[in-house]
Amino acid sequence: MSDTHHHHKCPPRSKSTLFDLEEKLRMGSKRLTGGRLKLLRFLNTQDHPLTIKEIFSAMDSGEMDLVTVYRSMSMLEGMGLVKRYDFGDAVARFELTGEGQHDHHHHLICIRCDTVVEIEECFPPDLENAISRQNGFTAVTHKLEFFGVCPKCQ
Amino acid sequence: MSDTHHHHKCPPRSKSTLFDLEEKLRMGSKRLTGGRLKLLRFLNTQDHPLTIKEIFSAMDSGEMDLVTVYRSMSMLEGMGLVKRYDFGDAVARFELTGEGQHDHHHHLICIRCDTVVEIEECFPPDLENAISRQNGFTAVTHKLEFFGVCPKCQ
DNA sequence: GTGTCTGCAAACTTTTTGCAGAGCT
DNA sequence: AGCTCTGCAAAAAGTTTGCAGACAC
Repeated sequence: MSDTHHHHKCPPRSKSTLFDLEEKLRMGSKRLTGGRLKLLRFLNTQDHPLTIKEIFSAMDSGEMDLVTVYRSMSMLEGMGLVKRYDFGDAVARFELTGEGQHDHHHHLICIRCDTVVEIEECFPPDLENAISRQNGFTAVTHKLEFFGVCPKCQ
Repeated sequence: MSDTHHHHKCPPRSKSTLFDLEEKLRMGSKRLTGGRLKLLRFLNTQDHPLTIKEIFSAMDSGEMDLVTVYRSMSMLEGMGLVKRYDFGDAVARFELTGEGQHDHHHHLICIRCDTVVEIEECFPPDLENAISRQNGFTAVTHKLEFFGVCPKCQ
């Protein structure tokens, strides 16, 4: 390891169990339909944010309507069960939210082949604090994604 | 100033002169049409990224076609004269590129009223270097935007 | 004059909405 | 039963493309 500097790094996130997810759904007084269950099961196996179409395609042979995927993802996002990401190509991507407060992470995306690497590092929080304070903003968050050329595409 | 930590801060960027822009256009063997000139003049007066529609509206009474604005912005982006930003709402925003290498900056956006503040601070470059090295990626860049609630909206 | 640019129309993509029937609890 | 969810159709919003005429050089 040639890294002498250690950046702010969250502990590895753990996926929610499907049970947790179902529990949360019920708590939100949402119904646990067959489609949503299948959707959650699938998302639970994925490591990277997926587009609506990718999720739709994974629901074998169009068993679920595209519109339903859109609606489901919006609902899950509203409940905080999934997080929406923008990779700059005007297509929304969704990823199951990890457990607890340790879900915050970013991505490194290859601009040639779209390979995605999950990045745990982030900049130290005092940068955000300073920006918040200096501008009088509250509840400041950030979106941060990295882009580059992966080893295979170089 | 209660800020004891000083973050990586680029010198204030300076706008290109219109002359420079026209020069670059010519260098790219692009034609300097009336529409493009008006577009560049307008962008040169703006401080924040604007959507295509906002730019279109600013071209008095639809003198320029919406499609032409799209095409012009793509062309200017390709030439590096404007930069495209995503504020997470699936609408592209464009801003005239500043001079030299000091154009890199980010934004702080109010999630209530969409007010935009230009942010010069950024995290220290060693974070990006580490991420690049650890994953074998080259030419790594990043997109970073901050979101919060502005003083007026609190 | 020649090659590029522009406007108009149309297509395309992503996402949202309305409504009646089906499904969950 | 009661309320939610789903599929289908349609619409909305953002963006891209094709082509003939207009314009810059």
